[in-house]
Amino acid sequence: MFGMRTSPVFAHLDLDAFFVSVERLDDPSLAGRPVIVGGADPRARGAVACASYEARARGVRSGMALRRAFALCPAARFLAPRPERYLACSRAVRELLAARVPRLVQRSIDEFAIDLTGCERLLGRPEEVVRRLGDVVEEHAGITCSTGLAATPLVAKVAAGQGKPRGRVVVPRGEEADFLAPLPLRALPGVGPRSEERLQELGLRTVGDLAAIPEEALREAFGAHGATLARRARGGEARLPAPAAGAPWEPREAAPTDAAFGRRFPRSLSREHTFSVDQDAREVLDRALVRLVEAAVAALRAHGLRARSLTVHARFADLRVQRRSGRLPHEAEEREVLALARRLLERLLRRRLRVRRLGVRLQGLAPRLHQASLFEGPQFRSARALGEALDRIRARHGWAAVRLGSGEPE
DNA sequence: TCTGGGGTCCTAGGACCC
DNA sequence: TCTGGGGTCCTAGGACCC
Repeated sequence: MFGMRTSPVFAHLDLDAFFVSVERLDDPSLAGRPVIVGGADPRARGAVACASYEARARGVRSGMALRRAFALCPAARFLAPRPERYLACSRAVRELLAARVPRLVQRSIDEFAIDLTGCERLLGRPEEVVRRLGDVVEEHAGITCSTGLAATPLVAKVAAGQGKPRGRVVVPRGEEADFLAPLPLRALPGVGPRSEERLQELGLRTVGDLAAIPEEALREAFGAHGATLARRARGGEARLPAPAAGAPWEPREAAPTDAAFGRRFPRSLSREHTFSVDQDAREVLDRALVRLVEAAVAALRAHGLRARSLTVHARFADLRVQRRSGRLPHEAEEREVLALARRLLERLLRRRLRVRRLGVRLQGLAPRLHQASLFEGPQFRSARALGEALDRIRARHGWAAVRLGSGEPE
């Protein structure tokens, strides 16, 4: 089926209910019962990050409010997410795979795309290679996974998704369109709730319906995104997507091999907080803002980056989101970031509504130029030294140990 | 039961420059 | 002196992904 050595062949490997699987690895008593990762208290504000298949059988889905999940599945164990632990497991799986295939791109914390084109002589038949990879992950990492195999990465990904959990789906060459056609629009990556609604208004129901529309027509109606969807509905391109530069699952030390792959830092860094009760008290909002700025600047420093601009965003009690942004001075330190953040928050609060969620985002990121310190006055150097010292103390003693400005913990 | 937290990318309008 | 067009940057908003 994939006999031609030069025909493109791609595999996709997707870890099943990943966060729940890791929790079960660490606590076997969670096996076989409904588990929901998102928050330890199902009555608090929060969302489902991952639900076990037992919970999904009750209608629980990712992104759903914890309270709703609790109403649907009160017997579930609710757990707070442990991102560092998941990241460590994700890296372990990556290493298992990277040791066995030459071209691997990690797409997210729990997804891997693999180019098997021309590997038959070296590795064996693609169907067997992908089955072996799935077995290796299950055996050595202890996490079940679903795999897809097809002529393009996109079809392989959709195939893996269709087989979940523990599926092994192969789409024979030439049958890509037939495979995609009957699937609902939402099965296509890039179709979210909004696009689905707009496409349905045009009378479209399936990926096949979408594939029947000329690309130019979709570009006119939906812009660049429409053109992308048109190409995906036809199976997408036969090459691996670029890795997500700076993503937490990407190894930091990876050497750039290509100009397009050379950026090793993220485009933006953000921190946000949802209040357990909507807030309008200035002191509470300011205290949260200070904390968010501290965390975002610490992440910036940890990456060795500087930021050109800052955005403060608020989700108000009416669920609308508004943002205000401004430019940061060159090589801004925490104090200057906070000063700008406070001005932007003041502008947002003219809405006079209670705030449900508050966030800050640093963008326009670039590597920090240490040579610049040659031209800095002593006060700038000491500000940086202070920031770095704070990071060290926090790393040792936790966030509560040091706090800029006044304010006791909430 | 009203949607968390961390990201990416696109678009539209205005300012500014040539 | 007036007008137009193109490029680029900035800001705000929105969609989508895991």
